[in-house]
Amino acid sequence: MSISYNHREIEDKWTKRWAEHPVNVKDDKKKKYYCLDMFPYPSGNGLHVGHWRGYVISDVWSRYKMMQGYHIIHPMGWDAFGLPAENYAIKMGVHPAKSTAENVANIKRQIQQIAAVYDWDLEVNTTDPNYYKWTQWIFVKMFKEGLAYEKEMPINWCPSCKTGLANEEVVNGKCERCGADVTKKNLRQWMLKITAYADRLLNDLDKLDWPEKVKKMQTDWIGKSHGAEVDFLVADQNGEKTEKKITVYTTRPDTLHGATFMVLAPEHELAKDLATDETRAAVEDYIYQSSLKSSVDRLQDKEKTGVFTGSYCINPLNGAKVPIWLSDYVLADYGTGAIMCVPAHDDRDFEFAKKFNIPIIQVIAKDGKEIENMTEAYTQASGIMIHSGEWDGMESSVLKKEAPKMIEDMGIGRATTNYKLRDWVFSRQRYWGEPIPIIHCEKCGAVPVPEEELPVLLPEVESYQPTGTGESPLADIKDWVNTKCPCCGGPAKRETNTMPQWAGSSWYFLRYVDNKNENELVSREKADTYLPVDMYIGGVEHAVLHLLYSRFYTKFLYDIGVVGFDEPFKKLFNQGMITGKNGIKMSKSKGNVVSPDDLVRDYGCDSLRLYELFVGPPELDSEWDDRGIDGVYRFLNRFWNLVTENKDKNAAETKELVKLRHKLVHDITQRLTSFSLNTVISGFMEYNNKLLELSKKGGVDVETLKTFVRLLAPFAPHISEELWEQLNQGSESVGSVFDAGWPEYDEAAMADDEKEVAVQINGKTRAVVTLPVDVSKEDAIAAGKEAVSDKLTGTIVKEIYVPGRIINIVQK
RNA sequence: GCGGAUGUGGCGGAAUGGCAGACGCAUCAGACUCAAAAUCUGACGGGGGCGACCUCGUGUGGGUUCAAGUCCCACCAUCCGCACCA
Repeated sequence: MSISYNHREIEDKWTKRWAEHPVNVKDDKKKKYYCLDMFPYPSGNGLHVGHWRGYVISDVWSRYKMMQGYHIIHPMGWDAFGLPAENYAIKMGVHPAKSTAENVANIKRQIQQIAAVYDWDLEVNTTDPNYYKWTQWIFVKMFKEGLAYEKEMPINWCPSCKTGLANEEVVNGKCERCGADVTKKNLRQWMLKITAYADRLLNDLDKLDWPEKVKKMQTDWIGKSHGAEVDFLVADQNGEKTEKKITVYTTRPDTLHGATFMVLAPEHELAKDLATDETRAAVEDYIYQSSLKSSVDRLQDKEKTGVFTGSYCINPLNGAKVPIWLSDYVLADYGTGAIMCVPAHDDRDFEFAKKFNIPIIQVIAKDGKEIENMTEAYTQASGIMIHSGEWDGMESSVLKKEAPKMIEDMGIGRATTNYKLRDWVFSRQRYWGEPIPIIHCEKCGAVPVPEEELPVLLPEVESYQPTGTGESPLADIKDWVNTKCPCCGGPAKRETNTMPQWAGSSWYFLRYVDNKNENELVSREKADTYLPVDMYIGGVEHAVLHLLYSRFYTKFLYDIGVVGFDEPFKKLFNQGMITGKNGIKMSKSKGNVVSPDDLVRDYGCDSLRLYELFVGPPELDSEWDDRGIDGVYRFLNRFWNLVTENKDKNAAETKELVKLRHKLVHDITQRLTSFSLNTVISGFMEYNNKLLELSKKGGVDVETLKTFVRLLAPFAPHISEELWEQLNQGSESVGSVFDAGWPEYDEAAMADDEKEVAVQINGKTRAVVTLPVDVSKEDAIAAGKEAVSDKLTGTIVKEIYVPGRIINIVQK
């Protein structure tokens, strides 16, 4: 046998045929299935084989659903605003719109090589004014609902990108995009009040069929905790209570009696006031030094620093006099920016107390005892309370839950919940993004651009260069900036900040299904018909950013009645990354990028699709090895030969073939529906090898071949269509294999008459016997003993028979 | 530090608690060929034996079980996420 499969000819033929007769046609009688890819950023580097994987997985799944009789929504578009295009524009002196358009054209060509069933009529591009009109519209709606607000505050600032960043965009104190150390900068910012949705974003995770890992990451990011705020009054020089109050937040109110000091963040509003004449110089110096530290420094300086303010406050529970310190290990923007410190039961407080010689009072007995010479904090909330006044004798875990209520009843504080989630810093001081549709008027304040005047077009500009001053390049375009107030008609200025990259990608899945609608973001009817997304496929790198923002947007749009669902993505699948040798991420600078273009030319689209899946489990990272593609290419050749040699033979449909056929359908369907796509491919190879054996013996019947072709179709669509056509030569109208339905299997038809059963002695296999499936336990064991009779030398103590699998004879 | 994932031949990987290494890559041998490529056939974890066979073996150490890659406990390594959130 030799190579007779001509992938180029076949793939060209079917590319043309499908262009003329699309296989996924809209049909209102069918149920919809929305299978979505995370849309790409059209980078100038083009696609590598790693990008292919997610698209192949989603296409296989779409085609499978299509064969099951669904009408598939399977769109593709471009997330095209953002820094790389802008940086490229700055470097090359071309308008980012131009380079973006070129990149889109190139990536679209590459994506079309995958031969996925994308419906290109649904295409969207976030930089298209007809698209970002609605990105702006959502912002206006949020503004009107009080969810978008302005605030002057110290924000994360990337000195390299020269723009502010959201918390989510700071990774280990570095810029998510460029890796530069993030600093703080005081800037007027637009914020989105995502915290108003914290509880819903947390609770609704339960509804989602998502990887646990992603749910966990979002849960941790939202970071809800229960505890209490406790009010401490500042003491005067005589140790008497004053009116001045400092509120702390704690999740361990049970340890309140053990609070031996208090720490305020250096940025706390009372920090300076608490200094005395003796401490003022040191306190002010500490506050100043802290303000200079970048967030990286603050993270890396694990050694505790601090300064005593000279002031004390009174523990409201036991009247103890508690010294007040400042330290940068307390965060200004979480809780109240002040904490009570219980060194006996908190690692950080312990470390601080040791360093500054502050007393340590144990209030929870560990193993029923008070610890002598504590060397580390006892942080578990389990044990009996000691040194705790009337709380003595209570169980700490119980008290921890009840204390907030008790504190509230005593009038010294209140039960509270807190979140790590912060509001979303939404403005960027860059050019290539959606202008924020706000007009600033001296008289009327911030006024949204009237909805009928949207979109606010991104103006042409001389220089895209970020200014670095905290102003966007748009600020230089005076005749754009100066405008009239929509409210009073007086002179006013446009907002010159733009939106972050995430703005356009937070709702694009809605626009696909109604991408030409000029009057609405999406018609309610279409949204109700086609959404939410049934299956969302993409990389895990968006676990918090994009996926959290999209959920927030969807919930907002649900609240204002635009859509009728409050979670956008029912099911999520994260494909693993394809890396170069030794697990190194493919990148231009590493020189290990494998382009799909050559592989498609040499092996064909179908082979590359199969190999993308065969390379490893889809949810795990896999190392790319070019040589491996030969294996799937050989398989397709052998399958081609199997079908073409048998299609006209009219071989009889033997019992063996029927059984094999049903098993094939069963195995492939099982593996496919459990997303074990690599073993689907090995299953195809295995069954192909078996059929080739049978082909040599007496031939393979056409029904079996047709069944195999249908199963293979979602994976290798071109060769399957071609063989389907050949197998149906002579029938009235052949039709596409994708209209042929997904094959079904019959358990009864798969059943074997007899099975090979391993015979073990003390758990070690010594023989194999073939037994009828309905053999009795006694007969099975008898047959087993017979097969190993020469090795049965001891006393038999136990006999195990697992039907169809194993006989184990235990002897002493 | 906390949390999660992973660990199986030369390599990628497969195994509802039931014959470890399916399927493929690479390698070796054979067939075909003047030859090479392609294709086809076969071998392919380690050690031992002429031999049918024996024995060890799924990161390490224990445990549960008739039976463990799989379940439990304690470690080790690698990768990922979070990281002073009180």
